[in-house]
Amino acid sequence: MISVRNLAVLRAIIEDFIATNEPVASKSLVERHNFGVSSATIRNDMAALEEEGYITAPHTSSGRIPTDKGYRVFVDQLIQAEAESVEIRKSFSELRKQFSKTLDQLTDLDERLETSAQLLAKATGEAAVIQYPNLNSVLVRAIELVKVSTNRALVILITESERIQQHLVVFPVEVSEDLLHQIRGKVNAVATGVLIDDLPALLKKSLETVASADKAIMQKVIEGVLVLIDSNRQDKIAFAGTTNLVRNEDQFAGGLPSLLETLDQQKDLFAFLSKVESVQPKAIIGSENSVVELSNSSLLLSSYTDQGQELAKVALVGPTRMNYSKNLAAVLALAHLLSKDIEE
Amino acid sequence: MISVRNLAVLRAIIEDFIATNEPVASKSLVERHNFGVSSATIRNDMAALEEEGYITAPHTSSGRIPTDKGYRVFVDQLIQAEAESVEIRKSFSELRKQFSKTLDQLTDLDERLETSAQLLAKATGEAAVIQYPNLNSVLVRAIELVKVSTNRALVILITESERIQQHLVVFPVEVSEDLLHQIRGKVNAVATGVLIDDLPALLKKSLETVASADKAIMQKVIEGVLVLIDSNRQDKIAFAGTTNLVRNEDQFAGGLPSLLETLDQQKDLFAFLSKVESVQPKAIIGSENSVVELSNSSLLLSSYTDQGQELAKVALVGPTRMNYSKNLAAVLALAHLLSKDIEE
DNA sequence: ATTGGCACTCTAGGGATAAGAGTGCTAACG
DNA sequence: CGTTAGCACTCTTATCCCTAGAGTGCCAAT
Repeated sequence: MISVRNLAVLRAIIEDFIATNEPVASKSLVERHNFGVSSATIRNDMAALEEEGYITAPHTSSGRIPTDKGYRVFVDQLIQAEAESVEIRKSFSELRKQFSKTLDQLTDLDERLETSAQLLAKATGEAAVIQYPNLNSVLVRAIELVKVSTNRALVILITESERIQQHLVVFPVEVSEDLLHQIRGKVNAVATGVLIDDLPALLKKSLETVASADKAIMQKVIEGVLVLIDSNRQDKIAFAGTTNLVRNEDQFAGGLPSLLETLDQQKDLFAFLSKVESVQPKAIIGSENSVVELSNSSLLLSSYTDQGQELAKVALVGPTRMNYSKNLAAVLALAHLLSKDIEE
Repeated sequence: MISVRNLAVLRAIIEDFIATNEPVASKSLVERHNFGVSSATIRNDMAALEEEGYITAPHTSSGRIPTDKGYRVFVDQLIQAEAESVEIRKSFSELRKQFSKTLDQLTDLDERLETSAQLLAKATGEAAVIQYPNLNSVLVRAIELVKVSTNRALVILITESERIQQHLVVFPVEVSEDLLHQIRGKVNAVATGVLIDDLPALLKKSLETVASADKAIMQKVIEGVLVLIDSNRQDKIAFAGTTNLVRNEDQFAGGLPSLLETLDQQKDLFAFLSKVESVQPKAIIGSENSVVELSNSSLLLSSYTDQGQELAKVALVGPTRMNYSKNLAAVLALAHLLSKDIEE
């Protein structure tokens, strides 16, 4: 049976442990918090909490530290209370300041996400991960071709969400401005207003309408577009703050190298994030994590949206013993700001 | 007085120390190498080497470890012998394989450099840094404008070295295709064939030739170009392999966090690399380094070129106790391949 | 110049011990 | 029944001491 005070004690233990990184003793608890009871009573509570698996003692005669399960109920409370939190408002206004200062001058999506990740990493002191937005079911606005040299051109894909991407293609022969212009027309006739998912098939079909002499050129252009589309599906993420993890290395029980390596495998990480169902926000604590390398760390997840539709995830990676309250607030604030920013 | 065998002993000590990470004893030296003398003789040599400051003993009764000065003469020999080295040839052909496999399909400079850094980091097990090439005294081939929406356009700067960069500009009012085309003509009339360094001044002057109604638009376009030029001077580097440093953390005497932070300060790092005079290749070993944070690590430097002209530096960062022979070979090989690649 | 021999030094590791922190339990209390 | 004081008990951590072993430096001999 877990009483109200039991939970208060759990909360206090977690807070103290996060603050001091030392097992928390019954005596220090009554000193730091006003429970109005003696340390012996607290000891009884602690025994109950240990019984239920919320805390554990590193050895017989030491204070207690939270288990992953203990963090879990703590974080659940946090997420519940998230809306009223003053912390989130503070974090929000703080990040907003930074945000408008640095992001306003950037027009490039890459830079915006990269900078956002850096801001989040700096604000929390943990490592930040931001997925690139997903371009499924977005409409194509135009495809542009810009000649760069006699046999090279830049293929530019512009979507209705104003995402712009380019790729350089090399032609087997020299290509005139005229021909390029012609092909640009053909491609746009097919592509404009079309769902990006449908584009590959449509382009392939349009290839047949081209005079056979120019087919090779058209082919290259189409390949270029396909690369662009593919690089959207491709698992790109913005990443910042590894340094922070190294600074808190002892928190990872020696698993830091493999953790960093896992984070380096951008593709896997992206896939992992994508798989997480989108109950927002969400925390994954230590051993709850199915990926072994992450089992000594916690993830805080949220997502950013465009018109309420989820674009991609924002994640924070840190030791299980992290400041959930502050960090959750920061993640939520950043996700919110990013959503607003993208809607421009 | 340092004899020939003295140097051979120094070399052997360094090799063994790099291999084992343990202070090297006189006895183990005669076992592992064929000096044809007894350990007592080696001890005399070691005393001489210590006298000259090439090696040192962590404590009275332990083997010796190389000092920075010791590494220095060792590395100098390496650099001397660089040309005939079989190691470099091996490293070269190995990297080349990887190189052609991964780089051939990439057309983007960012991706090429990023991938090159990753290859180098992987081949050496250290951290790799590659400066972006410097665009001073390159000629402008063209400036393109691509309309993206009613009031946005992409400004694309193409140089004779086929470097392509783009920046999105936002106009205060709607702009017609026609007007954009007109401005494109004006800008190119000024810019084509011009030295990139001279471009800012020329563009500013050309602003006066524009009808006052369109001045605001022209102004925005010029600003866009200036951003592009500026982002060249801006200190960009490709970076890979931090994970490797963490894995060898003990080698950095606790200075790893501050080292990583220094590496994170891309601007400073870039400036530092630029300052290094271009005797190629070059090694900077431990305390030789003027930057305190790097004083527990060594840098290996080379540069990549276009038509023999230095474009930028390639650097490898690792612990003072690194495999100089293997790593130097890899750095040289990569610099060479990168040069060839850029000349296309 | 090289070498065998030996004394000397210093480290690393293994008990042993003592101090201290913290708990669990019991018996008493309102 | 929840709370509490008190106390015995446990486990960690630090310190000291000791020993074994590694490695050197030096000397006298070749």
